[in-house]
Amino acid sequence: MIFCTTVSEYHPQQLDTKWQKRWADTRAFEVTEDTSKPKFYCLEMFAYPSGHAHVGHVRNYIIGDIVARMKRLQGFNVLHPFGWDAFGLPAENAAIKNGIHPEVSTLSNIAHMKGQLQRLGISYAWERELATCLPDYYRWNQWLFIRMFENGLAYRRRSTVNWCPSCNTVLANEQVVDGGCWRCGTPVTQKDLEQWFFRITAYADDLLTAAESLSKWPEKVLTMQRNWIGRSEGARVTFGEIDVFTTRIDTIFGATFVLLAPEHPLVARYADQSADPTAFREQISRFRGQDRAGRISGAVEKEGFFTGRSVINPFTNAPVPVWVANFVLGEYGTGAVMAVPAHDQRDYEFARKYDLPIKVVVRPEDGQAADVGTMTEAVSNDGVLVNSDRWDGLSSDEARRQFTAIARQRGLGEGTVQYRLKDWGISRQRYWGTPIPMIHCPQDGIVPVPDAQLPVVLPKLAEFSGRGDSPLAQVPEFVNVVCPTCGGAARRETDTMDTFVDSSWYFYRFADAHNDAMPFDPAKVAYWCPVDFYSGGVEHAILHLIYSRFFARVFRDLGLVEHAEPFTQLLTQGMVLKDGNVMSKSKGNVVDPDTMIGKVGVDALRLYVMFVAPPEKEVEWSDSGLDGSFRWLARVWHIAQHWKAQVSAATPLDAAALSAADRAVRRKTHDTIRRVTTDIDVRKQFNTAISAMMELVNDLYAYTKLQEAEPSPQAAAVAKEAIEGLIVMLSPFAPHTAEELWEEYGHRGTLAVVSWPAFDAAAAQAEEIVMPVQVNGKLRSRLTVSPEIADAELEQLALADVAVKPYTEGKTIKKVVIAKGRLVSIVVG
RNA sequence: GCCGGGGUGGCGAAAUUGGCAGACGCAUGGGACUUAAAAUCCCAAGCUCUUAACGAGCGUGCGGGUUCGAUUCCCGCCCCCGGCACCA
Repeated sequence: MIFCTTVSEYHPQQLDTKWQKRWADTRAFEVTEDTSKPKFYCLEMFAYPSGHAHVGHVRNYIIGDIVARMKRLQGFNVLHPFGWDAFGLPAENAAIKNGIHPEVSTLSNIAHMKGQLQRLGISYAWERELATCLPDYYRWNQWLFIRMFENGLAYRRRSTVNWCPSCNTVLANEQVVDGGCWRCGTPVTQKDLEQWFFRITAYADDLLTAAESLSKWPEKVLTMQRNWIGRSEGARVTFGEIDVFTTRIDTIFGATFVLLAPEHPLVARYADQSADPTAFREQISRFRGQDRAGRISGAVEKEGFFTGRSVINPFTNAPVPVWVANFVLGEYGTGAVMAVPAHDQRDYEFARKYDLPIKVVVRPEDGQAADVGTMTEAVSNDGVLVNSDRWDGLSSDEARRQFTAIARQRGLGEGTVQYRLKDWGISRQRYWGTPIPMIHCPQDGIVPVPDAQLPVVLPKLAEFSGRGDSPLAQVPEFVNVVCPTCGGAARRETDTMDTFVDSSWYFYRFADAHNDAMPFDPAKVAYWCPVDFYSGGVEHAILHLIYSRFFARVFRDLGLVEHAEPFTQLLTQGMVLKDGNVMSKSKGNVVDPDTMIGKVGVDALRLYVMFVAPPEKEVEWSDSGLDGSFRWLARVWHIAQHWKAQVSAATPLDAAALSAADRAVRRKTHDTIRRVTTDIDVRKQFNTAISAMMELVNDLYAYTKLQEAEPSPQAAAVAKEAIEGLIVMLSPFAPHTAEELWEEYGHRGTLAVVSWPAFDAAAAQAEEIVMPVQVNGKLRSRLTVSPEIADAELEQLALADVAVKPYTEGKTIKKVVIAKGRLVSIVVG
């Protein structure tokens, strides 16, 4: 029995600490710009320091680490940094509850989680670590805010905003999910507030069209961004004093009334001028009181009232009544629509309810126009125009073109594009965030804090009550300032920035993390950026990833970066579930990485979460799967130990002296190199990379066994190539085990400095191949032949095969198809 | 409703260009080793029929099509997941 070693000899925990210390002592993963090497920027979405990372979080860091370690072995200068998205509500809410200052809890959480990541052996350049809650980071949020203000990209306006009554703060549109707060789920209410906005809509078109070029982003994410930006082409048309937006100008002859949103500015004027302003206003406020979620979802019944006004349809020149309707949205388009009840279902229902005129102006291409008396729903498909004056007979498509042109010629409107995307409201009435660097002066209005006075440091707050607006308003020495322009008494802005501002550019800061004169040196960013490989949760598909793309464009337009797209390749990793649920402290189903490391070592944990499924797939945690990964690492360990002495005495491989078994192992070795390389580097399918290595190990066991019976003089050289190649390929997944074996195999220094194994096509070349033979599409036999066999010879062999004959006897051979190197297909009749 | 992704053994999955479906692993069963167990090593295993071997049939959500050949391509459905949604 040759495999007398037992698992007890594989003690991963000792290796873990040994190599983690070695990497730290040698600064193995710290990098500087080096133009002699190709660069690779590998990044995982930085972490919110919640306190403890569970295996679900950790999976993402392992994904990034495999890519980073592999690219290093391929000779790239790899930047792989990490940091902390350290501002935000949970720390502040905890402070309200338990009185511990957010800064204290955040910094201690960071310390703990950093320890967790270090115990996982993730190859981070820790010298570039950053935390967004520190002034040396957030001062550049402030610096950038001022640049955006100067360029008209940051502006202040009073508007109706989403308000979370539980978090006591404003939410961006992107932070409202199904009518509730993205963080706590509390139904969102509306509030009128003076707010700071970033003009992301200026880039709506660019963000949408450039998305097409993101060929290494998942389709899912691009779709979500497209949906979110929501482009629709149409026309703006003047109905007298009311401008409407429509995508169906072809139906304008059927526009029999006009609908205004309750928020539309004209509505208030109409109320003032109406016969009964009080009743009018009551209606408006009732509509506006209907919660937005309900209004949007259609759960609230469509209703409206007549304003007493009429305007002129510019195409029919007929007067049409103006109504206010609760389902028309003030913030989309012009807040006014032309109603075409015959061809829009909402308008149809509204017209039936209030007995408004319906006029059919489009008929189906191959049918009759609907009859107003008998129709039961709107006909919303495109078709052919009727009742549309001299344009009858035009297709909807053609009519849209012509009517838009006519509107333009007559000064009645023009073709426009509407976006669903709205400007990003960034003011937050909370403490734990970046102070907005603005001053309100009674003389000079809104004045930015001069650059020289940055950062505006977040003052220490003694008490956290959670009541009232902006906590900073309660700190007089913060609020009361002199105006930088006139020197008079002024008031500092007391809102803080949305934490998504922090995360929209941190990846640039990593390129130059300690710069205290600029957010970053453009030359350093030009060297490292864009990020080549970015991974994180799909929950950031809209918020973080659209904001970051926006910021990249802002930096570009400021002349600080050269590219528009910050992330070349994106991988959205699947979550790790436990018992079918997302892991969470409250559900009590978290799997703690440190506990697992204690049982089987880091490498088995790393290997397991990568082997269980492709990285973007959601997976269910399995203890026995983890055990399986441990068993396999032990198997690798044993085979390596078994060959160690022989390999160290090996003579160089003599290709001419190899036995058939030797050649088979070499073939497997090089085939494995090919598969693992493309699986990691190109396909990002780490699970199949691991299976390929498992197959190699299985073959090595069989080969080792065979050596007992038929020893080969070349065995040590063959085993050396296979096992050393395996160690290097395994090292991104199981770096501690790999480093130890590498050292035991007599190598000095860490694996960080060796090269990825080279694929040798000649060695991988098959000597004979198995050709399946099908008769009428059914597998009947297999032939073992040389890959170079001539088609004619192969056909003869196939037809003469004993397993094939019974199916061809007495029948006519109609055809024999030979797929080179794949199979033989015989058709009989 | 619109857009995107998916549906393969008991389970996680694989099949890279239309070419042997189920690699690799988990769980399971059997064997070797052991006084015994664990561990380890080896073997088996899609389903059905057949005592079993040999073998035959069926099989990648469903129904059609193209093809010598379809998990893969086309048409029509069903179901699941995600996004958007009274957006004019």
